[in-house]
Amino acid sequence: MDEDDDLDFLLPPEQVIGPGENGLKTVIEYKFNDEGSKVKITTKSRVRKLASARLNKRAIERRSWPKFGDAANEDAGGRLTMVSTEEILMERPRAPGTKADESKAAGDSLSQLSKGGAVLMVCRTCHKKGDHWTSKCPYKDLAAPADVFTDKPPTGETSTVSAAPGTGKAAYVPPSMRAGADRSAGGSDMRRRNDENSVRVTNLSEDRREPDLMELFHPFGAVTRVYVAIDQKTGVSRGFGFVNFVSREDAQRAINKLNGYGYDNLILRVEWATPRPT
DNA sequence: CTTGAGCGC
Repeated sequence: MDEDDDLDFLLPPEQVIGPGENGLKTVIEYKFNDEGSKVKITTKSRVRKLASARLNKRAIERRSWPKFGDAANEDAGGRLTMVSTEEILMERPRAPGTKADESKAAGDSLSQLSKGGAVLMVCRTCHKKGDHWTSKCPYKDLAAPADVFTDKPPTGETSTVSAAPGTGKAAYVPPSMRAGADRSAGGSDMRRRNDENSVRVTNLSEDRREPDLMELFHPFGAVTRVYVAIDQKTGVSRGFGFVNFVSREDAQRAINKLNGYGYDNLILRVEWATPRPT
């Protein structure tokens, strides 16, 4: 390579015109000749038929349009795209310590995540994938899903004394009596504490709290508890937590799907938790 | 960097 190359930045940018409908492409470039003076080199060429044949008629037609907008004031090869040195501060999904709208903000960022191609939005009511969460299901009021019992029973029917006669209609049905409840655990034997189905979640963003974990894990099955470890002094999350499932199978599916999942630009670790020593 | 809080009569 010549040492003259150093000065090439002084030259006007290369211009490419066409190819238009006729298939002609014109390239105008500038170089320094041996005497060091600037020369203009125009190269005309015919674009291969094959390449233009792939474009539809409208696209080819657009090529003959005159430049408009900002491009009209620029050279054909001019830079309409530029690198900005401006400092852009990344906005957190939610500022730490913000209490209002926690679950709403979590839901928004979740739906954004799933729009980005994640496959984990599986509605428990209608089993549609990638469309909505269970809480947003359009069918959620039409028919109650048989295989889910909510960890927060509907208010009014929750209290043990609420079975007052005369209130009529729907009597409270305990989870164990609901249709489809707890089939996997077997009838009598496995009545031990569900604490065994405990999943440890690490590498959480410090902005994430229990409601976020609930929304993230609930699609996999009934969740009995979510917990996020909080530093008692500062009040900020320590970046890990636990999610307990009724069914071990659901927990395993959550682990399979969510371990390594990108969440708040961190890679989640989701594994079986070792039982806490009491 | 990363495995949880409280317990009183």
